[in-house]
Amino acid sequence: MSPEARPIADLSGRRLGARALAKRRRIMDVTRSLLAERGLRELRVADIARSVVTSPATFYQYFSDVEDVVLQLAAEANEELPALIELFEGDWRGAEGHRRSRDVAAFFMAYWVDHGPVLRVRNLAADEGDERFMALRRAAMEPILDAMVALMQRSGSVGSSPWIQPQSAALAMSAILDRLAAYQSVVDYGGVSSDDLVDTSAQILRRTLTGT
Amino acid sequence: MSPEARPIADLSGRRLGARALAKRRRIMDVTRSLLAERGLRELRVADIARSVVTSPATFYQYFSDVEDVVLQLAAEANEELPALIELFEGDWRGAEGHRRSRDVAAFFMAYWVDHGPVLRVRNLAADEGDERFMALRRAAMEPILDAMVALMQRSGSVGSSPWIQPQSAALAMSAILDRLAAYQSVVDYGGVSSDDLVDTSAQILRRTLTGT
DNA sequence: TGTACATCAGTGAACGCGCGTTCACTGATGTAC
DNA sequence: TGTACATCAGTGAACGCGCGTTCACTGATGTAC
Repeated sequence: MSPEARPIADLSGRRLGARALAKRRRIMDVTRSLLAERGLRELRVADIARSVVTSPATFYQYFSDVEDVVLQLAAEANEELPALIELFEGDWRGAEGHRRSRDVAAFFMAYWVDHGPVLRVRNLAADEGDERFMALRRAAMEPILDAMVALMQRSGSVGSSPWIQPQSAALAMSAILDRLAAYQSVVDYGGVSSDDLVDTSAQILRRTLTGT
Repeated sequence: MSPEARPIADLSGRRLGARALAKRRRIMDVTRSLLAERGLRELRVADIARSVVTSPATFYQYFSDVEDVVLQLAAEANEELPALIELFEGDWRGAEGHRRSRDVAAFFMAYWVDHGPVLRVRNLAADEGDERFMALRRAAMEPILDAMVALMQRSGSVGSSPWIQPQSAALAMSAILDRLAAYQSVVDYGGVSSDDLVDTSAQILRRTLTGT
């Protein structure tokens, strides 16, 4: 959704002009980069205000606390996901299937390299039971899981083993894809390269979803 | 390692008597449960001291900060892992293989239910680049990854596909197992039960490691 | 085009609180003889 | 068994700092006529 379609408001509900929108944007960008360089634990409203070179009072005009900013950043990250869904549609047989599975894995790798700091906080908060972050993660995951399940059904892989249950398999595949970027840095392990990781994950994904 | 083998000392290096050991233990236990009920972000030295009903000064006798306690807790969690390694050894063909893969998945589910709050913090900190937590995670993962790779080699699954590289496949399997408990609560998704999740993950694990 | 007014946007400065941290001390336990 | 001394363990109280948060205000921008 673009700002035109759903006008962004400040915390008192007032619609924002161009100047305010830019300030809000800047606060979000700065939060993102501070989150990347220090951890969540070291991130305070005062730090953000200092980095933006503004007063803390300005921060509170747009966000209620640090988590609120991260929440908005996570919502933005969600907006990139529709492009991914298309990859699951269409033919996954043969060379086409290899290509698509590879694209999916590569997408996730890039997505996490880009949004890792924000997604990590989202996942931690969701795992700890924060409802707002759980909703956001659910919104991100459900279409992907659905697309995977649909593919399994289409390709007849469902029922190929009595123990494989499509929704669970989709969750398992999500797990692999979500950790792809993280394990890139566990690297040195046996000399795995980022490409190996992507190729192998793609292969496991393709096999699991198409049953071949 | 037992306390006898490697006597635990306070921060000034003094060996601890029974009374001190008990206090230290209590601080760790309280930290663990506070971590489970609130998040890491809401966890302060003052909170811990209050819960233990002691002075903050006592806390500092044993730990340098909150993260230090979590680090010790994560180290303890590592001590439970050798039991897991055995499951990878031996025969993974036929019914035996089904049983072993199921046991591995069930082990991880239980392990994360037990140590989830600590392991989540460990992973976040490691992902954010904290070296101490990275070392701890590596120590936990390496034996498991090695056992998986050995199994793949033994069972001849290596080379079954030119795209599957054993170290990468082992990392992918770790990802599934590490997220098992987390996705239990994404549940409601298509009515997946905890058992489905374990069974399906076990199946994917077995197939990937044995190539059947 | 100019002027007056309304609303938007930003902030300086202040407040109080609670946290992290330490010091100097007391009380508990162990050990030597 | 008793006494003296050494070490271990625990803590009350205090300090200062920096954070979160808000208020009352100023300046910037938009709009009507």
